[in-house]
Amino acid sequence: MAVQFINGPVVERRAKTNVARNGSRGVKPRAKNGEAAAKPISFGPLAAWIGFNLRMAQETAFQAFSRRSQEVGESPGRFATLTLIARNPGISQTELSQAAGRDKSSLTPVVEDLVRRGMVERARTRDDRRTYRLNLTTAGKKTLTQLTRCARRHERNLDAVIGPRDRKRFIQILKKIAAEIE
Amino acid sequence: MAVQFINGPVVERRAKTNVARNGSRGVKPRAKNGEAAAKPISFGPLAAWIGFNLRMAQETAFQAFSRRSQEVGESPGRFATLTLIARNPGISQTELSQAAGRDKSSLTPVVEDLVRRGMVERARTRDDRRTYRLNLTTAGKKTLTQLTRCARRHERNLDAVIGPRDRKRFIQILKKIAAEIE
DNA sequence: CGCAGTTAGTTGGGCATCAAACGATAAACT
DNA sequence: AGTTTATCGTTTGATGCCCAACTAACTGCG
Repeated sequence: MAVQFINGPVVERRAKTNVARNGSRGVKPRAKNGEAAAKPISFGPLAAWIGFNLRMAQETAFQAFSRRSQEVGESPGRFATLTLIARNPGISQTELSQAAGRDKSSLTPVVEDLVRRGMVERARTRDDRRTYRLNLTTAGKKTLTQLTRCARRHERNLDAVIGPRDRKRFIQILKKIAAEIE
Repeated sequence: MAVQFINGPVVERRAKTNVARNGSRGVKPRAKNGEAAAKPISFGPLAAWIGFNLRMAQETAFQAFSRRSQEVGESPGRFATLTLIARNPGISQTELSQAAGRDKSSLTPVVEDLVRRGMVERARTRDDRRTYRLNLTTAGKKTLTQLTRCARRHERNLDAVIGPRDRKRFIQILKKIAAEIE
């Protein structure tokens, strides 16, 4: 069965992107060693496209949160899971996967791991023996509290970048995108 | 070597999220078949967090673009790659990876595949025999044109959701997040 | 010159994710 | 009741991504 550390330490990450300024097609300033020659890369239409910027921003933010949640010894994926279980006691795995925007099969190892580590309790339902009901244990609640603290710090960080004026509208747009595309 | 279609058809996807209204802990409305009982799931603090909404929006948008680029028989990952090569002829793989925000090792199979399919030309440099210079072939340019059309349709779609008034500010914020977090 | 340190690209290992297929169970329809 | 269809969670196979380690090649400093 090889229980191995599913979703183990997400470890570092960076991908600085190194966004250059201009749009020259200069190609190859040939940075000699140690010179940090700031290669001017043209992003062309990419720079103006929402999809591309959305991806870059999401990944940066995700990695930042990864680092934070590591401080608590959890991976970011656990966080949404624990929160949703906490807020919806007895939720099934399928409901959980829909809420989290993941495929249900992705959740199998996650839940398995959380159960194994005593964060989540999984019980079969009386009236439908296919589904599980998920609930947090005391340990799970404690971990969630810690993770929530991390998340708050992370959010403060993002808030600072966005600015309080635009924050509400920004989230509203994100929700609209998630809900209305296609 | 198993050349298989690297980054092949991304195929379907959905993850509707099915955002429900309230926050009851009612547990198990027990939707009978065909009833589509709209289980009310509480997102708790998640609903207000930027990170979570960013992830959901990005994934929705990405999947939508996946579907579109499939119409042209390409995967979304190819698109940024082709665009960046087109705008920066002779770019190296490492520069490319930094611009695209990916690890350079992620680009190895991508470039390999694009070369194999005659989209990209890879030539060793005279003065540094480690690096490659990448350039689009005629076929590559043609494919890029098609992909760009897809992307424009996709962007129009996103624009419609965001609204012209907020678009500029929205992108600005995304860029700031990508650049300034941590 | 010659070796230490750095850089370009590849390889291998691991994780997260999705899709399709599957077994068990439940509901719907006749 | 019996058959068909839908649903829950798991399994399997594939992809994309990261990181660390590796090889080849280049640079710099003595």
